[in-house]
Amino acid sequence: MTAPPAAGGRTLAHPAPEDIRLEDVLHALSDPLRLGIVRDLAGGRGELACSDFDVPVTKSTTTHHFRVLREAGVIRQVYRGTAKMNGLRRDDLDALFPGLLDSLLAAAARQEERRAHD
Amino acid sequence: MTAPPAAGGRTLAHPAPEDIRLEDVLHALSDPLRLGIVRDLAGGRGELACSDFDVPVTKSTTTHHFRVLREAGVIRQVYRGTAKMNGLRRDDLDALFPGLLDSLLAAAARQEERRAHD
DNA sequence: CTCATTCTACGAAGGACATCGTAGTTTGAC
DNA sequence: GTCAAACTACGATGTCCTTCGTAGAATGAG
Repeated sequence: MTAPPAAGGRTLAHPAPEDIRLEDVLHALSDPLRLGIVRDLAGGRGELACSDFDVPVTKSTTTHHFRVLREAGVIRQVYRGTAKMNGLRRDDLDALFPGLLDSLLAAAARQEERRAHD
Repeated sequence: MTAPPAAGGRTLAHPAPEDIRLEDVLHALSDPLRLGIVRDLAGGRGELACSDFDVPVTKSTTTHHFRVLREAGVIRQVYRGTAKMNGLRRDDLDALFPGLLDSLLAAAARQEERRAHD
């Protein structure tokens, strides 16, 4: 993991790539709120703080969902001052399951489009 | 309840293609047992009866898992005598989410291979 | 009709999950 | 040091999920 000096040094436990299980990834993404978070992260804007997301739940619940995503190996979280930055583990996921993440994101986009056209 | 019109053929409720939701599909596949069932169905042998699967749970539980898969729109179930035949809804899923099913199956196969090489 | 096979329905128990409120920790700024 | 901002930990609650056992219905064969 070799995190950079990361001011202060609170570190968060992330699963190693070989410990990422497909079932956990699918379960993490089966929640609409978490799927939305992942879609936002894949939007190209790089890392985002937890507070940058506009979710309809309290902060406690938000924390919970981010932890589920992190423990499933879907996102990477790093402290940066008082904020916690979130990034997609696209490299690891693509290496483990080639094409899966893109298919999932495309499916989610397609479904949203279909719903809007209704 | 009132007498079901199931004379000469019990029919089972399946979601219409436009009612299949990605979250439900992912949730259905996030269970190792159900993922295994889907992998078997994708194995090319076409339709299989519920009793053709060798799962480590009782029949009650097996019925439950098949129902979850059917209600999520992943499989199609049809009565045939005393047996209930199960088939993957590959056509519908491919139309809704192109490439998703193949990516998922490939990911599952890859994970199993990696586990065997350990 | 009787019977075995196959699957279902119902109820129950145990655990997991999503949600919240409150209290607390860490960090950076004043 | 004091304070606000961001996030976490803990406990609680209600809901859903998985599992099972038992009893029962539909079908086809004898």
